[in-house]
Amino acid sequence: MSDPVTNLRSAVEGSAAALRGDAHDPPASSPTLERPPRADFGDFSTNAAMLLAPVLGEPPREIAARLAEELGGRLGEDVEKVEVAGPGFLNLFLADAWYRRAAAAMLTAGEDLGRPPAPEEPERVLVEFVSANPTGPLTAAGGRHAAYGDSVARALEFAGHPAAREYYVNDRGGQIERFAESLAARMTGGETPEDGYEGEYVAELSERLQADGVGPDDLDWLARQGAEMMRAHIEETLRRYGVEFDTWSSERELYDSGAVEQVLADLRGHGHVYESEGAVWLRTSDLGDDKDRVLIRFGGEGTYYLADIAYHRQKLERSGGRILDVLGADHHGYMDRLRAGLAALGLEPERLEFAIIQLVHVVDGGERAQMSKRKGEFVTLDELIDDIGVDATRFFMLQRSHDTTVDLDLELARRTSNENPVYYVQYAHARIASILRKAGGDAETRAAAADVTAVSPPAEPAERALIKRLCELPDEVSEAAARRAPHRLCAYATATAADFHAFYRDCQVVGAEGEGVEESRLAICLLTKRTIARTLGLLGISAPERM
RNA sequence: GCCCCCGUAGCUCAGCUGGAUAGAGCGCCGGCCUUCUAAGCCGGAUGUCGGAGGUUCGAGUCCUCCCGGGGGCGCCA
Repeated sequence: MSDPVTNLRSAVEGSAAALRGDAHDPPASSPTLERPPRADFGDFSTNAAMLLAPVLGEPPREIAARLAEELGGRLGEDVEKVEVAGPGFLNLFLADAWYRRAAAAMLTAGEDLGRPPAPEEPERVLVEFVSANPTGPLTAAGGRHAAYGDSVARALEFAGHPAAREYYVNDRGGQIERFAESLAARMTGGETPEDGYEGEYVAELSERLQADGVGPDDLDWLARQGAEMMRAHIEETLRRYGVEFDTWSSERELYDSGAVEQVLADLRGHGHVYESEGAVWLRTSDLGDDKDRVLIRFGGEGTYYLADIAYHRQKLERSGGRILDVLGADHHGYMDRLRAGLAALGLEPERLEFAIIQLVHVVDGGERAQMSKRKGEFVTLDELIDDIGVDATRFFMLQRSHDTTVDLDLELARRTSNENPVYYVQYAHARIASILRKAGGDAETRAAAADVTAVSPPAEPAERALIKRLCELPDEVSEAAARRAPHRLCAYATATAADFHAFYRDCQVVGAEGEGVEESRLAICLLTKRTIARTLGLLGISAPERM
């Protein structure tokens, strides 16, 4: 059965095309099919007539009147009336028949419920995120990056765009050396070096390393082993958090494989490289950056930037599509120079996309916790998970747009944990599970097989509102994926839960009166349960059967 | 000085790439459990959308400037 929302949309587009005729070009954008701001504006509204107005050179409301007639004819018994409103909107008032068919169509979707239509051109996206240095445990900020990148990848995959998750490990360079020196200092009882790392985890790690026979004398070996142990710990934290990476890329390997050397040679070949003050520079100021950048430091050591160009070239090759870098706000200055680096190689910088994640402030009892990885003062992701759980942590991190700062008040999250927005959504899911249990062991089977079109009494407003909400999931998934905006799914989950709670209030399910009503409502419950589980799943949040 | 993000209800934030009388959660006030989970529901109060111009049929949304908050501007990553 075809999807009723898609049918509606094509009816609107078809009517608009018919009215326009062949003599005019189509409007710049396709008409909206949206939820009107008020219930008495109908079930759906469209701006199609307003878009046609400049094309046809006629007043919007006149076009709307003709469009209403055309559309009414096309929709037949699905529509009760089409009204012209405001500056030229068309408000569609749909019949129960449309709602019942919409529910029936969703029932046949099974596990594909909410999946948007397959994209015409699937886009491979390699998402690199977290990539925190292996010099300490993940902090709360890492938790935001992890939740965001993972959820974007989940949305992309569900929308039909193959996504890969990648973590880039900076396992060499100055910070790793400071890290190794700090570990060695712990072992020998010496002073922590300037810009070194402190904190309990440094002591614990140095003990574990010594137990494994790694001593303070061979700093290079210590650096490798220390970084690897830390990396493994980060991986474990992420797994606990529900995030699994497809690939772990190593900066050190880029050197070992000769990829860094090769990229330097190629940059030289493209003629953007020069030497000055004993260092080797890339003339990025010719390519959109505000100043030139060092590739090889005074002393012969390659910079992080040089390896990063090699890394991004490799990612472009491996991705075969787009690459998405999820970076912290403090790295935003990195965008121009990275694009410039790729342009210097003759690659396409527009295949590189950035998501800049704003900061997370962990607040404890009104006071901001200091966050310094080097001093070992921070709230770790592990502590956060221990405190408020994976589900609440992910929801808190995801519910806000990535370009706004998150203030996470631990005390509040602990103290009022059952007022947490995530529980509101999970509760709706658990409530439905409870209804299905109450309806008997075969309730899900009955619901899935129900003929929801064979119902005689008219649908309750709450039923219609809920079904309409469920119909929106494919659009929400598409938007969340296309705009890299998983926070929309949090809002959608909350709205769906609210619509369900209203349905629950108004509509008795088990033992409902009327021909086919109980079966039909069981089916709506099942659809809502699947919708909530799917939405939470895209956020990496569990959907409990009981609470 | 330059670059990025933010400024919307008492608080924390949405606002579907320009649409109708700007929303949600928390908090506040008042109601609802002998009926499928009250972690729920219903009703109520609160807004110069930071400010000033501009673009057009229409601006919280786009452009310019200003104010305020945060972050960055390294031969660290």
